[in-house]
Amino acid sequence: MAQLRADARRNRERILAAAEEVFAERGASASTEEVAARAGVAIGTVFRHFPTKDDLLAAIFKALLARLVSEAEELAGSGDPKTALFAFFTRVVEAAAARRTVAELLTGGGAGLRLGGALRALDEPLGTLLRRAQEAGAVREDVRLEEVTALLAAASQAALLSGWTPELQDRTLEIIFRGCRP
Amino acid sequence: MAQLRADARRNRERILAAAEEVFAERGASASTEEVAARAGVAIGTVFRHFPTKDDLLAAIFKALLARLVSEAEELAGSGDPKTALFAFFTRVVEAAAARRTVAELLTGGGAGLRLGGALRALDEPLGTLLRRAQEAGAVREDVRLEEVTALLAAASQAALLSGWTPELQDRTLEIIFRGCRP
DNA sequence: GAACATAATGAGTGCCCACTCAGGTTGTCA
DNA sequence: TGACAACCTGAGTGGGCACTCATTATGTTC
Repeated sequence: MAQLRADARRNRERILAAAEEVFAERGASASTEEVAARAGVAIGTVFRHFPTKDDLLAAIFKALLARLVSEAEELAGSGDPKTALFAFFTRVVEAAAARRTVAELLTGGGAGLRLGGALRALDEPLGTLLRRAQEAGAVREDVRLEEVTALLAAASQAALLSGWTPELQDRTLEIIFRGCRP
Repeated sequence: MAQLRADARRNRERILAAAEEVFAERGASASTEEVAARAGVAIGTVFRHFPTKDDLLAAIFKALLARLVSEAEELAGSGDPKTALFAFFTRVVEAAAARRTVAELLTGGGAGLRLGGALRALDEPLGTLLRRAQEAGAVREDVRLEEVTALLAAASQAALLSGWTPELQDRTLEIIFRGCRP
């Protein structure tokens, strides 16, 4: 699979972009046909590039996860330790409000578990964020990574609720953050 | 629909019991066939009693909601105002860990919205629980019902996570409760 | 216990959706 | 530009599932 033909490469990109949108809007249960339609491509083409719907989903989830991980790493490196963890938390929930895929990723791939522990990639940078916050005295010592990830997944799901607004988000996250502080 | 025949009444009960179990285990997306099989009844019988799968789901959700409402009312009447809200919260999350239907109910009926605002039935007793807790000084004045329901739905979803244990539940809920206290 | 309404049965229908493949199209390379 | 592999197309296949209905069975009533 060295060099793709030009049209093949172009179609592959279109399919990924379309899948990104469709799954963000409708969730992982959206049909492959809808992805093909939005990409302006026949179904067979989608399956040529991604033999299985799960392969396509995995590609989307993997890219999404990579984005979250790099955002966390960035904040862990350059952000204020006192606020970086909460800033990351807020960003993730905001992303979840915009795309169903975020919550589905964080809760283990929606229906089936198509990502074998890949989620653990978040543990390292998130752990760093947590440790720095604790060292800076911004978070209680007895808060563990496990609780943070659970709350992150929970809040991301909540962001999909029908009455969710930026204001409600602020108020809800503030409760969670307050509970984490010493 | 005055008087059902004896066998019809019996089957109806069996179907409801089976549906309760099946949807609790597999979620609302479980098939009607599985419900029929577990009830020891033919599919046609299920559809005779509940013309639509949504009708069956609605019956299950309605019963579940009624249970939650009455539990909330009970605690609002007899419980210690300082702890009743958190006790109810804990019970709901525990129930959610045992049955997928709880989280699906709280997040608006899983996929489709088969319950038209019926969820609001929880608002009144939950609001009472909240007000009493605030009057007793156990919860900050600026916490609103909206945030409580959002957190309740969120925590119930989290209870479905793969790594969820009673211990993690305690620690996670404690963070939320701490964030609610003055 | 005969007669009838009510109920149960389960093979069948139609729809959606993931996935296939024979045949047509297009990029690429000499 | 010709020739071929790589690629695209979209009707078709199969499986799952909600829902139907003609037939058979059973509770009820007199």
